[in-house]
Amino acid sequence: MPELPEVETVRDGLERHVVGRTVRAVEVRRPYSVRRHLAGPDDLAGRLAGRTLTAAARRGKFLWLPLDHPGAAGVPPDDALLAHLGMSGQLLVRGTADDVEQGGAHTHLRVRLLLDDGGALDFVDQRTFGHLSVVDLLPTPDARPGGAGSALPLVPAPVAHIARDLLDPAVDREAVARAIRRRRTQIKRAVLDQGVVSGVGNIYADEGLWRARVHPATPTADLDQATALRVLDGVAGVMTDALAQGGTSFDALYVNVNGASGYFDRSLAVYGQAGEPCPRCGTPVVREPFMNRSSHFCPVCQPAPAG
DNA sequence: CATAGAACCTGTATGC
DNA sequence: TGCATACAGGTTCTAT
Repeated sequence: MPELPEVETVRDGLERHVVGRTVRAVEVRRPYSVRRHLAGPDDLAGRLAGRTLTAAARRGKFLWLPLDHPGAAGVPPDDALLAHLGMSGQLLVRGTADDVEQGGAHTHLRVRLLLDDGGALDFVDQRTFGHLSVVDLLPTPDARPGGAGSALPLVPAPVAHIARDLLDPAVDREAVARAIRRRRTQIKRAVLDQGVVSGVGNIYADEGLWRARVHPATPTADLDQATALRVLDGVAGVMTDALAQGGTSFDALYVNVNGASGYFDRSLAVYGQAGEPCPRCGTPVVREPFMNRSSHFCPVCQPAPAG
């Protein structure tokens, strides 16, 4: 469910409400939710107990909370609590004893970090596509020439193959546009490929392509540089607008770190708007199957590619 | 290596 | 009411 604006909203909330606090204990209620932590739930709990969360970072839809060094001597590997929200994940901060008590009864509570100040950080996830793990941070070159930087960014090993996202100050949009045009696929598939550019999901792909007036099935080989950049600008623009409003939300499935829903869904032009008039030309929006999901577009503003 | 499709899990909405 | 099917915002693994 959450795409970049939602995950960034959560990251911002964690930065302001959780960073600096220390984990006292961990409850793993659903081992499947920590399946990516190969050493198992007990190891995860052991590596978190007593550690202080020192920052909140993000790339694309992955977010992580770097941990302090317990021993302080020597140079232990940097590590972090890594989270992916999947389709339905939430990270909820419980501040008071009452909040902790009530949150503990939540049907979809999967993992709980009890904090030493009496609060808790809850990982709630209905569909369980999301996951938590504790992983090493490694200096990592960009998977693709999507951005240039003097120093290598420190990212979790499982994030090494994820390209920079469009809100990353170091992203190189011209290079991303060239990478897209090098692919031999359809534009929507390329925009959704997290190894090309990260953070984009089904909603913002459809909305960005509508803004750019490009049909989702357009072959990438047919795009000139200016058109590819227009798509990136469209996607970045809609994500920036969504972020300003705290992310998109359809229902109680998504809430930000404090439990407040976003409301960007009220300004979606085509996503979920099948049959409704295109805000630009009035033509009914079309929905068609795409990779076990749907694509939404205006058949007039976004003409289908020839053939 | 690049690309397309299946698989992973839970829940709601819809139709018969 | 009961049951089957479609669909949901993502990523990884496997096959080609």
